[in-house]
Amino acid sequence: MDNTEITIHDIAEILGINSSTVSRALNNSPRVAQKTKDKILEKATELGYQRNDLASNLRKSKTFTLGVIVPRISRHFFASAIAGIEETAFKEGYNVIICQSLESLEREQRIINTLLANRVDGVLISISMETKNDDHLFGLKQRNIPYVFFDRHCNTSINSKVVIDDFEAAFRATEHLIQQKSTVIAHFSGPQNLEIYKNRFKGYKAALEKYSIPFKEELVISSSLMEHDGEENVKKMLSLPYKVNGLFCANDVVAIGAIQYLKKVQIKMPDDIAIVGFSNETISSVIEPALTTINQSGLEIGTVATNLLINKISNASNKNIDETIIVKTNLIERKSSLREVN
Amino acid sequence: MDNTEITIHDIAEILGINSSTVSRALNNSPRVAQKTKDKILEKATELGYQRNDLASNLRKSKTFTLGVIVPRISRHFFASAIAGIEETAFKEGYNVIICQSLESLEREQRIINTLLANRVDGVLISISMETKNDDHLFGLKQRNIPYVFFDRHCNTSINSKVVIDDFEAAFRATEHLIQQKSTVIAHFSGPQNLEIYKNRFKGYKAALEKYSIPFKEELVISSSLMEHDGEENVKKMLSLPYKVNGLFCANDVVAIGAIQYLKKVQIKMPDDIAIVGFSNETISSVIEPALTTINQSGLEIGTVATNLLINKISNASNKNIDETIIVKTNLIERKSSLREVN
DNA sequence: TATCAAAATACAATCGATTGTATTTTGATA
DNA sequence: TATCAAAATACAATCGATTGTATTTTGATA
Repeated sequence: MDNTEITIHDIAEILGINSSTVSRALNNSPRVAQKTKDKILEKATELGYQRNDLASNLRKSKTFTLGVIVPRISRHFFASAIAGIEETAFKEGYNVIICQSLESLEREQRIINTLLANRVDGVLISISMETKNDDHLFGLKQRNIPYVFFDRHCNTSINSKVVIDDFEAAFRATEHLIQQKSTVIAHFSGPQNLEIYKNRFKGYKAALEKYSIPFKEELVISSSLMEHDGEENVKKMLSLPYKVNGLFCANDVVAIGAIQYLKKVQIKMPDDIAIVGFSNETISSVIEPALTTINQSGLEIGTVATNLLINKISNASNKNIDETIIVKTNLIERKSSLREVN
Repeated sequence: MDNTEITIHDIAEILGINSSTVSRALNNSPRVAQKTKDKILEKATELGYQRNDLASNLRKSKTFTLGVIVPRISRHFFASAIAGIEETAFKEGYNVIICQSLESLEREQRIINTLLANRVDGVLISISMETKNDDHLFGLKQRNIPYVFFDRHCNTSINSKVVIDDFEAAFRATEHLIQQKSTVIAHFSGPQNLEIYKNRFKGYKAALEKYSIPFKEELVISSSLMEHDGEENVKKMLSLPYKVNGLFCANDVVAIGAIQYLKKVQIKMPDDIAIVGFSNETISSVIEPALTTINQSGLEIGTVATNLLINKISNASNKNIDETIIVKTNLIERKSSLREVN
């Protein structure tokens, strides 16, 4: 209840020794005799001493803190990624400051400033839908603070990142639809300033090309990929003069919105239309029909990204090496796309 | 690229004024002339000055940082709560350090120590399944650092907390099953050292009593409420010499596990057995049959808890007042429990 | 222009820990 | 017991910002 924090100086005074020795003893330095260490440790425990990391960090100019910026914590993929980040960081003795951009560039900029003021040792970032380039990361570059993109990244300059091969995964997803006898395949796409959605679109297009299916501009419907966009997109799609029988969605959320609306209007899946999503949200295995999707482990991406970042922080020589790590994905085939014909 | 951080001393030297004036100018103190402020601000911007919050916080012994401890970030309820916490904290100028106990008391203790060392201004905590009391929060009490429980709390001493009325919600859930003509009602319960599960069990029991349905010990099956527990629990339940036709689950996750196994063994819901869960996970509206459940807004609980905590931090007079805020819940009726008879 | 209160700025200590260097202590050896 | 290297400890500066007090500057007034 007393307001006075116990400091190394208090311990030093009580024991009649110098605070530098107390500091070294508490950090288990070989420069302090074991007998003295014991004495100091005992007194520290007795007084309930708790090091002030602010002072320590200031002196060492090292905070053992990582900044994390995600669009939205409550999205399952990001929550998993954060879980992986926190666990890995904790294991290595790092704390984690979590911030959400809520898809706003302006908020992302403010967050960067806060993280700079807090002198984080490194930053993990998955950019907002509004972010077009990495100009706002200038402060990090200037101060030589390492940062690593994960999942959503910028392609406007070379940076370290942990991503999946969106092109390849989208290609495989679309190819799967074709193998399931889909002949007219629509694509619900995301904001094209984000690399990941651009690449998913390219993968879709490439698969059509490989199988000589004509690409139709109108069959690509862009949105923010929210659940309610699913219904809107399906309405647009049904109004087109095509008999669409395959649908590749750039994420599961919009796919689930689509499935629910298609059920309402009595269109049969997979017979009338086969559907593939992207991300393997928890819901996707539970919805009926269960959604075929690309499995992308947030936990693994978070873990790998954190290890990469901590490696950059610890090894000055790795600081300026830009590395891209591609985390494996796989297609999970479920009822939404598996036709009897097979 | 230069290693030298710009400090107020650098700015002071360049402009030939004292660093205290620079500090006051940057903090917009009335003690500095506007002309001088302009000069200093311009130079600060030019040099890309960024205040060192470590030094500032050390001097002010105030960090504008909140510690948050949850069992697991990737659980939807906690992810939503964190989203609410982060958003509210950010609005009030606080940072948030997020930690997960992974249901381990030992980890929870270590986290508390880290948060103490980082001199957080306050702590929000939802305890692990292993935590039986609040002994490990002693360091917080000793240093007079305010903390607020949310959702999972201790009842071993008086504390501030933001919770729902688990008893009342469980009562309503069970009552609903009874109104839907369930006569033999099982309960999948959670660890009884957690108040929330204890109260959900009590609510279940009280509802049976009110409607004169005999309470049977064997119909209460406890577990950690994971998805795979759902299957295990159902197997146990089916082996009992009762024809169970109603099931109240202490959370949605175990309910979903149960539903999936019941579908597999061809038991009809809600006709053979009506089911109610607890928490309203995202999955629950999507599974078939859609799960009737208690809606509990993580976002709201997180927001309310953060406001309560910041209020304690800011108003010394509120620091020692223990307050319990009860956030409203509601029963969402879906197909898993709605019988034709109605 | 001298005076003086108010305004503006400078000085210096401080937050608590760390760390390079200086000094003291220890204990083996002659 | 005197000597001396090694071991142990003390001294003092430092990280960068804040803040109470002292000093200087400003500008209105006589």
